[in-house]
Amino acid sequence: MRLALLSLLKQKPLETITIAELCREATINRGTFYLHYKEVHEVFKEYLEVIVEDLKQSYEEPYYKTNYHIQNLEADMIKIFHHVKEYKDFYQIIFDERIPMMYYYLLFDTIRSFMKESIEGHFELDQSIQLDYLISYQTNAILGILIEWHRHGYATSIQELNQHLITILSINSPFEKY
Amino acid sequence: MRLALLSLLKQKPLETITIAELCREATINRGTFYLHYKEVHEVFKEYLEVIVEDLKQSYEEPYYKTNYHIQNLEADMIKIFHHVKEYKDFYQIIFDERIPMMYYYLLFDTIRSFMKESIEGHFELDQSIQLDYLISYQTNAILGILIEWHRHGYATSIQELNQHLITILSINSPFEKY
DNA sequence: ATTTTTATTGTACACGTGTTCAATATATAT
DNA sequence: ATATATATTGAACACGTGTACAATAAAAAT
Repeated sequence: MRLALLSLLKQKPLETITIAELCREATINRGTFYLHYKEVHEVFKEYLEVIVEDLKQSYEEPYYKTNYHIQNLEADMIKIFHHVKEYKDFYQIIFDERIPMMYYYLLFDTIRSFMKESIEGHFELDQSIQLDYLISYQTNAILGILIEWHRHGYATSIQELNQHLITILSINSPFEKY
Repeated sequence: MRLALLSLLKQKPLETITIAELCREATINRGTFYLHYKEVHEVFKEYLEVIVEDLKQSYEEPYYKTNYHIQNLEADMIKIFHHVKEYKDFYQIIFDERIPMMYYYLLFDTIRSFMKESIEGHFELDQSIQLDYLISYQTNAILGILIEWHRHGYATSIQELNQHLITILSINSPFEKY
């Protein structure tokens, strides 16, 4: 099933792949599909789990390397842009205009939970609601860079992006305060 | 047409409204629909233009009030959260998991163009590509607050949100540098 | 008023959707 | 090996999609 989807994704965008088509490709009965999934997106979501797993590792790497002192971040510690470039084909799908928000939220929640851990574990929290907003602010800001990268057709080099992120974070760090 | 859509939106979510249904509601032929639109989203998008227009005014208000010196921002100058709450029903649709990214990007681009104007017009730019990333970072950060608000069911008060935004921006201002 | 242009309608078609149900196949247990 | 449970299949159904085309209606031009 997942193999059939990958095969079709090489030919046409996700949003144009129908359930009937997918079943023909996988030579299974359409009724059988409905016993396992409700829509094509659920198959894609399964595949995405692998990628999100890799994202987690890429994202937390600088936290390990700086021992959760993100102020000491160096450009070559950032691995998240490597990760996105490696799975570029998938991020192109996720950031596509026609694709439902669910995938974006999947990314958001993944990065957000890291952000939360790294802040809550190493800084004392004053008001937790306020923190929720701060974390979402910071999380989505990072995703803003990915959106911009996407719009530049992933042409900007990873080194440059790392440098931008460092610059932005240094101008603009909520961590100093805590 | 737009009226028919609004009427149906009171009964069921946007993603479940079919073209056939919309045409029945508006008592026009389905073929006629295809002469003007390609999908239900295009009708909704038309309606959104009104809201985006209001968003623009809400967003730029603090810039006028502080005469583009955003450092002097005061809580009661922020009107964007008033705006979102006023059109809460629509933002609930836009931030829905099943809805395509296109609406999110519409918001993103609207806010982004303001961010760009306000920065480019009042600060000297060094590298324009770097600036692109900074602007998208900042823009999406704001949208991160709206996502968080959405997830709290728009329960957080506007006053509190204004205060959060000020706090975040004061910790975290890219404008000081310029 | 009558022609010309443009918009809308009804009908049809091949395909997809989501569901149901009996029939068949496959796996698991005894 | 045989019975029992579980999975898959094929066929059918009412509905939606996108497209095509001739027929009719409405608007604009002469």
